[in-house]
Amino acid sequence: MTELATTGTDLPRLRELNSLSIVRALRDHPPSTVTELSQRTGLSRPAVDVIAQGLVSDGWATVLEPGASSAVGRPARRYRFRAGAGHVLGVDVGVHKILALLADLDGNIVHTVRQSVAAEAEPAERLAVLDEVVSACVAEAGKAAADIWAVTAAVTGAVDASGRTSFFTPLPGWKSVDLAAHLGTRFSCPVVVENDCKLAALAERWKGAATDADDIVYLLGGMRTGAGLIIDGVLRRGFGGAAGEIGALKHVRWLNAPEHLQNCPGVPATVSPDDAAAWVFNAAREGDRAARAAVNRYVKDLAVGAAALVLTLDPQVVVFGGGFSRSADLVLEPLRNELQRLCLRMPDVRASTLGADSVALGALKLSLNEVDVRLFSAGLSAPVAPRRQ
Amino acid sequence: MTELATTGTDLPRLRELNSLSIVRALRDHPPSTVTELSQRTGLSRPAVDVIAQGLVSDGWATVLEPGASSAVGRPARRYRFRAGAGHVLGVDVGVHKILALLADLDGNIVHTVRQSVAAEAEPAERLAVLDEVVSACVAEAGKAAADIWAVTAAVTGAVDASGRTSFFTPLPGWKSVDLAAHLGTRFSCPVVVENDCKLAALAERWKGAATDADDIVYLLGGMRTGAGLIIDGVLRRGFGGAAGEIGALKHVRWLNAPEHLQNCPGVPATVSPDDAAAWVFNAAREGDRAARAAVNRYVKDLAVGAAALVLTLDPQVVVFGGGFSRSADLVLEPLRNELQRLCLRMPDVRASTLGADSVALGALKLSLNEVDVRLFSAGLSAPVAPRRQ
DNA sequence: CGCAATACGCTTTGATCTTTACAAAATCGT
DNA sequence: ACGATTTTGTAAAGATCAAAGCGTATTGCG
Repeated sequence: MTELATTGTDLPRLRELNSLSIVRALRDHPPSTVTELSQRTGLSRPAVDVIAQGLVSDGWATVLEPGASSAVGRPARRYRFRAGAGHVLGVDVGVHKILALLADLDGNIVHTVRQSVAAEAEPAERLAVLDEVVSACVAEAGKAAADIWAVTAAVTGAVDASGRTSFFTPLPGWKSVDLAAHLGTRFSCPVVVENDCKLAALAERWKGAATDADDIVYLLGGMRTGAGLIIDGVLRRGFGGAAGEIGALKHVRWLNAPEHLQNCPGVPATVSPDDAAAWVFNAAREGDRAARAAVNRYVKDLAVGAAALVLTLDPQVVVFGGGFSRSADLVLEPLRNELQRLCLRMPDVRASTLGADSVALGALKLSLNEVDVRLFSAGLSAPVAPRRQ
Repeated sequence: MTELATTGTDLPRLRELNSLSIVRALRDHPPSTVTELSQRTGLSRPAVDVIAQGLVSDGWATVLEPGASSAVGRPARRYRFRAGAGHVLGVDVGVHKILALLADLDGNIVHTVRQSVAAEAEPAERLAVLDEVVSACVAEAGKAAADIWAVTAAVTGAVDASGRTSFFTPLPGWKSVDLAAHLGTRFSCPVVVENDCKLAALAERWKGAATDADDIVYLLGGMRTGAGLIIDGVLRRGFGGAAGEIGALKHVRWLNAPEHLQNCPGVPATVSPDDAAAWVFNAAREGDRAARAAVNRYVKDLAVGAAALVLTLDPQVVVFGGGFSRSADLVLEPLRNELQRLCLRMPDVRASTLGADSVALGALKLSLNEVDVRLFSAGLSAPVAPRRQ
């Protein structure tokens, strides 16, 4: 019932729609023959043929001349989506590290650049590292800024419509940083800034623990606790971008939950505060009673917020990710028990399968989605980088 | 990126799409001339003319021959969407009453039947009253069951995919009732059963307090407390239909919140338990200190759950509805204060404008949506009642 | 080596929308 | 009152596109 849907459709538009059908059919499958595409789209073979040739001349597809054929009959020419027509960037601007991923339109990661940064670094320094990482990632892959079709940057904290994290962020001095504008000076393509938990949720649905689900609550368990929500297959930001920030409710003890692990009695003084949680998980795994109790207290606090999310959204799957997901073997079981106790309908509880790169991966996916919306839903022109606005 | 979107489009389909464009343009506006429709859809005037005539002969539209014209030039024939081509039913199966609304395809309410039922009535009795009300509503409007294109029934409690309220419902013995199947014996059209709070939320967005918003948290404040969620303009049920049931969390004191009003000291013994809350609100309005304190305690408990919903979803608007919304003047201000204290980004807090019929109205809207999906999005054949499945 | 099976590419046909043109009906100006 | 103007209704011509049909090319199998 959108305004666009009320628009009439003429013949050129019909051709455009059918071209889009072919492009989508090409993207989702290995190199295809005209006959296969014809069956997949319902279009006639001649129509597909004409359109496919148009896609090749426009640069959206490439032809694979027939090689050794296995079937009988004349071997068919195969068309393949030209994933290399454009590239997208996903960047994780973390507290300790900055990670950039460059991928083609199929989501194949072409290049990766990672650089650590001091947790207490000022915005100027952090932005300098970011510029370095992004430039290196693009350059080392043999690309120019103009070859990038979309950029997504992940930051911690609720991101508002302008791309700022004005409510809260653990990055020092970051509240006033306009990251989208900063990256916008380097890229003319769409630049999106998004919350890290939300992007990690997106990644888990893309190629992680919840590829089968449309309703997902993602829990980021680490030194900071957060959540990302996917409802009916779409990442939900909320009206002001602050969806999932249940941790701000005092009744939900998310802010202090990790302290149960950090302040666990028995942690040697030689272990740094950042490594304390890992030490406690290891100790708990080896049977240390104090450590086990600390883990249980952590899960109990985590579960209250998780239960609030689950009761609000009734998701199919809860994914436990973040730094602590390496110790999911210790967390999942008590988390399930607590949720069973608190919730009406019990969701699947799973551990993240993506590890520490999930945030950058989700940023990549959001870039791909952005390209999809701009190029593969409305119209289909020659493959060039979409411009902002 | 749906499966349907990958389907190719041929010429007849093009005509179908354009017919749909015209139907939508007709539905959203007063009787229109061909020229107006042409401008609205972007189609040429002759094309619109042909399609409009086809719609008339199919029964989707009627012609208004030109009467007194105000403008210069030849007076134009006007086309009008034939809202009377089909009708839909919305039924509120409440604890104390059963209310049925019959409306045409424009949502104009044609007939209303209401009948009270004992709160403690067994399912068989309640279903008998329901049948009576529904039959009367259809018959008194001069319609037959075959003229009804969609039926939606509202019940209290989380409704699962099969239309049952297996988790919880205050209706005695209702957990095992298959209301959809029961209504299905009388109607061959789609029959939907849905939670009352969710439907009330839908109604508020349709023609209530939140027509301007796409992200809405609806709070049902009454002897029972509940919530309905609209996210990105769509009613969200959750994977198992239990979305919004935050009241089940013990940390959220929704279950006992109304007791603050019922057990307020100073309520005369002559006032029945059902009327106690109204008495307390009145007393509070007149300055009774105990009553004011009770209202404040109620709001304080209500706000915890509301804050959990708001923090999870970051909605644009929170609508306070239900039986207590008549006393919204006393509730809204303290509710705003509490939410301000608890939440990250403050939403608009508004009172329901629909009153007690909002649930049935929402049921009506869901029926209309069902018809829209079945008839006005995929294809467009002659106007006949859609069949189930 | 010939036949069958399959795929490719061209031509014809049919459906649809747009453009253009013209007749019909009403109002406005003289 | 009558013609000019404006807008609507309708018809014909032109353009675009997909479907259907048919001949040709290429391969495998007997």
